[in-house]
Amino acid sequence: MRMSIHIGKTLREIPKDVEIISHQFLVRGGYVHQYASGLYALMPLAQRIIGKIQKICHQFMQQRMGAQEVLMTNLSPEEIWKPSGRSVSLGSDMFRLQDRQKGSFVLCFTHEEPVVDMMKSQISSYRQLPVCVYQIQTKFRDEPRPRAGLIRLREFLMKDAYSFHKKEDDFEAYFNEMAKTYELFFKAVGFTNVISVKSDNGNFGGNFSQEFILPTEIGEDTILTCQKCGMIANQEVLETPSPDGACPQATCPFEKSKGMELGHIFHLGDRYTKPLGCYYTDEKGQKQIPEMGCYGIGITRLLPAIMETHHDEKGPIFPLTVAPYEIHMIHFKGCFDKAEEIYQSLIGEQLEVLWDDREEKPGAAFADADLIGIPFRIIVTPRSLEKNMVEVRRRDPSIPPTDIPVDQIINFMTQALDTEYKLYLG
RNA sequence: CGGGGUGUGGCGCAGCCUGGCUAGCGCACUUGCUUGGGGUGCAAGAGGUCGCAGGUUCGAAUCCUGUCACCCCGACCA
Repeated sequence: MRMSIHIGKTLREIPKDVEIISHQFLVRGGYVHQYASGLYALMPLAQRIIGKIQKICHQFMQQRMGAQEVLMTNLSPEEIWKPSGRSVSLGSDMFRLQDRQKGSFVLCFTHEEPVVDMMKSQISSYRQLPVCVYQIQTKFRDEPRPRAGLIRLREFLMKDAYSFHKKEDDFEAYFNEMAKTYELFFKAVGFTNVISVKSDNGNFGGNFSQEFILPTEIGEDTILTCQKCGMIANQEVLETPSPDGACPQATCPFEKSKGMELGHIFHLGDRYTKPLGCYYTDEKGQKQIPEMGCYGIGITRLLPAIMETHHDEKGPIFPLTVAPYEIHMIHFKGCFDKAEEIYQSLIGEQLEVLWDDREEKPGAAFADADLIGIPFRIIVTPRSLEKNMVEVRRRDPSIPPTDIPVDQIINFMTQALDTEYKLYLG
């Protein structure tokens, strides 16, 4: 992509009303455009990052969990939300509207009811279980207070998976495998320190759940770490009496820290399958209610979360797996033609390159590159071209630059990228 | 929903208290020159119903009333 036609103007100044660092970078780097509180357009850079995250997510869900991708609608008849009681219990947290016939609809807050409504027409025999379907789909939530850029939104993308199991199956084994998959996924998108904690079940009413939390000061959750027994819990759990949440010793000294919820997986039991009438026939010809689990990841939220954990004072430093492009190329005055040549050869090899082909001063070009956070940088200058070299730098200032002969740049980049990808994807 | 704050070109701000010519400044934008390894300098130019509505007044960005939006704290919340 040529920067001259790229949509996403960078700003030198920090817009008013923008406090946390990821939000500042999102606005200053031209990643997002706000329409209203909790409603943001993802502009090209953000959309590319989210696209990379989704791609990785699909791989893990399909290859590791054998989940089948579906796409459920967001517009949903209120009717299917009644048997579970959530049409009432979700109250005004769920957006509601009417069609022209005055029929009542909701914009899906989550998709347990829609998925059960769909799956109950599909599941009839124990032979079909277990089965897991998932989607990456928009969620609508009429949050009382959206905040912090992309962190708490009223419309956002979520990966939500739903598994269905025979009663006598070992649900917990699948659940634990999903937890393991989550850990690998979070590592793949660049997090090194996501912790998993027992958590409150909230509105989902299942038997147990596990939350994946990124420790960060700007998080909305308070994590309690027990100094004695080492148990980790979300404060919500301890404040609402919960059978398995609380630390056994009431006298345990807890250390408080802040965290952001990135994912949450639940055992739902028959919380939804039963009221919505989802059944299968077992080996003995008996009608049974499947056990269910659901597994969410806040896809949109991962972008600000990555920025919060991967940045310096100048901008984000993206892990390669989620970077909007692999290479950011800058050329100096007098090197346009050579840069064009190098750009064409790089994209000819399917490498993802953002080329700053504008007539900007080096300072401005570097400042914008820092704000865009692409991990690899190629700099084409008269000085290095004299020696038939280009400079390869990293966004991470702690990694020293190297000069590479122009005719070896493809090989070098291909190998460097390959090595870098392996750090995340194994 | 409670508390606090802010609305003036795309972005950041001044002006408001003490009402008065064509509403200023910086960034970004356009044109020309200049500069060229970390946001160069100069010149010219374009761009605004001062959130919206009503009121007071000869006259309102400025005063009054109402209203809407956005941000922060809290409540709430996969």
